[in-house]
Amino acid sequence: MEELKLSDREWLVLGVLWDCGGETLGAITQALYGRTGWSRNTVLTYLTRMEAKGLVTAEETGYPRVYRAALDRETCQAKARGSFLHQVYRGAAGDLVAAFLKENPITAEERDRLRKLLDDMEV
Amino acid sequence: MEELKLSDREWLVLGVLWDCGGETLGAITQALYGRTGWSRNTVLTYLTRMEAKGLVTAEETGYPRVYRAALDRETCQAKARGSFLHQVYRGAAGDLVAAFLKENPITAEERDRLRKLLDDMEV
DNA sequence: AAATAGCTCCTACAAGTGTAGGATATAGTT
DNA sequence: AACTATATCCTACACTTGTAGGAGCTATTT
Repeated sequence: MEELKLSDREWLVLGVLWDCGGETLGAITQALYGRTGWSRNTVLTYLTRMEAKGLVTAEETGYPRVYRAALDRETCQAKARGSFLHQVYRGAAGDLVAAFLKENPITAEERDRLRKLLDDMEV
Repeated sequence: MEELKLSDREWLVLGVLWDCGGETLGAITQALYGRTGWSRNTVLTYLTRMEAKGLVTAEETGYPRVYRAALDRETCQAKARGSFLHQVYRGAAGDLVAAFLKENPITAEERDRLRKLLDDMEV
């Protein structure tokens, strides 16, 4: 477990893997190309390094290899939430939530969902 | 403006500067020492590099120099919120807020404040 | 004026990150 | 079997980050 600090680019790579499930180098490169312009080798370097870190798994059997995210999105989000809350808001979750709410428009359904969440905390 | 990506340690340094206003190397080193154990020179390296990046200002007149945060906390928080929302939640502010609420206990007053916020968005 | 304590400057060096290129292997196609 | 398009491997190299050490500068205290 431990520190799990993802870089910008690692979020991008994982984003593709989460969206497409397991994919091969070519497909991943293509999926990223629009946003990044990375060469195939650059993508491969990320995949390889991320495999070494345990962020990605690569099928050893079969050619070409199929790469997959080793952790699911929610796990990574949870870790990111933890560092963000602590680092940027020193644990003040209320302030954090208020700041996000103030600057981001959310839909009516979401508002209701959040109200319900608040009400459930009441108890 | 631009990317403004702060590292963990940069948040720590800025945190001290935000809390104490302008301080001198010794004071900053001391303030950080408990959490970090950094040597005076390490702190100075951070201050110098951060000055080069425009994160910190150092008084040129006077000895010893007084270091200050070049940006205020809210500015940095806002930037951090932006990247976090986009990078980790792909812009889905509602999900983000819900996730933080679910896992962090907040006080009754804060709940009320948040309800009010939600109500004000209603219009 | 000399000693002292703290500050600044310059330098260093390993690890991590961003971004590939070139060589080689492999599978699919002719 | 040869050719082609990918995939993988190995290597590289500059920049950033983390973490200082040593030498010299400055102000304060004796």
